[in-house]
Amino acid sequence: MAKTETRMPRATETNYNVNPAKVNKQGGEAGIARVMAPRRGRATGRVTITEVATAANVSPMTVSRAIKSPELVQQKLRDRIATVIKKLGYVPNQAASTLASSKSRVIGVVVPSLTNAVFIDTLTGIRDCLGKAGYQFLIGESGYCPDKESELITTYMAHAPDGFLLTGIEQQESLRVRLATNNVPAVRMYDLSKNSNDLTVGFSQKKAGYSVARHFIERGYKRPAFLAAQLDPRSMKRREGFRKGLIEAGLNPNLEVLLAVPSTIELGAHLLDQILHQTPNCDAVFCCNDDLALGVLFECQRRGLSVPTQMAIIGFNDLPWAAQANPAITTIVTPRYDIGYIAAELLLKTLKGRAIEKSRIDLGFELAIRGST
Amino acid sequence: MAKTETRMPRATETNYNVNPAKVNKQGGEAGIARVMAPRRGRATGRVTITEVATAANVSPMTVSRAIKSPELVQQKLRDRIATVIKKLGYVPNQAASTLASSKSRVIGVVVPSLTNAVFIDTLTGIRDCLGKAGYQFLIGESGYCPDKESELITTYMAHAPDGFLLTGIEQQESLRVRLATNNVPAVRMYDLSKNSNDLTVGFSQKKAGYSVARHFIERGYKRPAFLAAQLDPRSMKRREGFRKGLIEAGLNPNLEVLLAVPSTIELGAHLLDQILHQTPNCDAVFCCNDDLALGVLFECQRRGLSVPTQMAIIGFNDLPWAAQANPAITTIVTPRYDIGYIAAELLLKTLKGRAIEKSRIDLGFELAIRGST
DNA sequence: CTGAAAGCGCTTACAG
DNA sequence: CTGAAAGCGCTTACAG
Repeated sequence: MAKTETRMPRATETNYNVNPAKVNKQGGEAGIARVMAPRRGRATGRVTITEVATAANVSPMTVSRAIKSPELVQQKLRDRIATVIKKLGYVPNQAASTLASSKSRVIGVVVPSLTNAVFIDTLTGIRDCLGKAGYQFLIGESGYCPDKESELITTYMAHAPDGFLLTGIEQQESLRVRLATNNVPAVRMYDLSKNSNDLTVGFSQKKAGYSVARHFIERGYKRPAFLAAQLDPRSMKRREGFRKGLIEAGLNPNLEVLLAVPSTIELGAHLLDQILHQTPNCDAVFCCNDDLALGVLFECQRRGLSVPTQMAIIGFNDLPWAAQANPAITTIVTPRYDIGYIAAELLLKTLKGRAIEKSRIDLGFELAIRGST
Repeated sequence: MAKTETRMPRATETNYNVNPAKVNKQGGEAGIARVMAPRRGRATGRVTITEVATAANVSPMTVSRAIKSPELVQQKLRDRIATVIKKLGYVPNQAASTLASSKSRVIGVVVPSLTNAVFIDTLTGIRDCLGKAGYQFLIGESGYCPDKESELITTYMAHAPDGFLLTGIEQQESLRVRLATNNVPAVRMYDLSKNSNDLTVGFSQKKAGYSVARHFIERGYKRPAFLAAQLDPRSMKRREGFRKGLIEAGLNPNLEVLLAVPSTIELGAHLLDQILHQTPNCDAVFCCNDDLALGVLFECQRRGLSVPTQMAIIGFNDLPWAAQANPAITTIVTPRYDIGYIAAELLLKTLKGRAIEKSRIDLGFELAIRGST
């Protein structure tokens, strides 16, 4: 196709309007066209807004408006411009737009882990929401490390993000100051803040842990243990709630194995081994996530321990295998996708300067009771 | 801290050099400082290269060079500039840099699925490689749909990416033309192209399928079936190789259930159900990925089918559960992380204009033989 | 509703 | 090794 087109003169200060006839003779609506021109000077070779303007016989400003706020442009011009944009294959230069407007349409997102399916679902929610609004996002993985999180945010700052979506509410004070100073809003996910200046979307990690304890107690388990990896603040809050429940019921809250290493299925098997060493008559385990829970189940199978009669298991997050395993694993269902979607929504609302009714959005959780308890 | 600082005059055309003394009196190396100034005009409030230049008593160009190609700048100036950058907290404006240089330091990445752990590992490899080199990347999910892939690439084009990392080699011709036209290089992952103009990093999907067939045959299975979801081109190539192996050995290559829906653990159970319906005496299944394989294993457990004596299972990719399940699942180990890392490396090499020795990098695969066969 | 001018903060392409 | 000028392609802030 490109081969059959003819070259439009590149726009100059004088040829894109004032005398419409002048331009129409060279192309106008009938013959809008353009070949891949060799780069001239510093130009990139991409079609620019000025070229579109010339071809549509309007000013660049009108093209800009036709794209960003069409309601400000006459229908007739709008149509003409749309046709030209299509024919020339014009794609706005985001860098130029960002530089001129100080709005990048980029959001920085930081999650602790990319290999954890939990956060992938959240990213999907974020993408679905931001995508609709025409935003891009940069994804960073902090590896559950606050310093790494700060470092990522610093890097992203160069891209002048319009806002951030962060995980957890334990960010360093210096980071909060830096964001505030630069007037970059942030929404924090997966936990709820008591500070009404914070925008948070999540659920009560502590209550979730508490409800797990209640379920074990109601089913009559006597020595439930807590198994955790990574030991990030959210897992520790689950633990807190779990302990609270056990203590209230007069059970021993100190049966636990905590390892500050990444969570894997394999590690679940190891943690079960550890707790059985410590407490041979342990009859139930709360795993701070479903990876561990699956590993525990596999290890029970290998040891010939019947689940749930000899060992009950509760996981966290309801990852895909929880409902499919044998027996299916009781777990806390978390609103992972919604956390992402709604956090993104809240951020966009803030960016548009709209009033925020609720700065703290509790999406709750649910206990899915299945065969493992 | 900010409160104790004093305001540096904003740079103007005349105050950043020529007469060093003039500037030194106002700050210089001793008192470099800056408060959060109210925005003036269109400025963003962020520290600019010109402000750094003023404070360091050099021209903006020298600051630019000190950052991008320090070897071109005197050691003494370099040190002075580094100090100022640190004190003022200068972060280069990426949009301005991109606009001026037509280099964005952004790479567009498109994978079929974000919920598939396979591609997450690849993204991790990409990030590790690009991160070191100071590149950011935009991640898109095509949902295994070529149109969606093209659409994503169009969107990314607005950000003027320096290059693309794409999955598979089946991109639409129009897309290839568009990338070539805009002089944006792309490396394709997870498959190998015969065209030496293509840059590809992956392995032979067909050979992998073939090696699965060989393993079943060597173990004496008589009626191996192929179970697949999604039916993307790579799965279909595995199938091709698998069929080739069966045909060579005189076995029936037509035992298969193919469903063009997303792959899940749950679906694996369904596919096993289907194949047993079709071929009750089927004695082995090759699942086009490990999600399906785990679902098959779970379903075998529910049906009381002993694995591998009554049903052998081979998966694909060696996802974390394959080695942990009971029995552990035989699977094809794929170099997922390396594919990402090396594809990114190849792209960077191309961007730097370095000679490419090999346009097609075969990273191979491995069959991990475990209890399920 | 439309446009002319200026400017965003860098880097290119020269010049010395 | 360093700098002055011009320009990248948009949008802001005015003016009409």
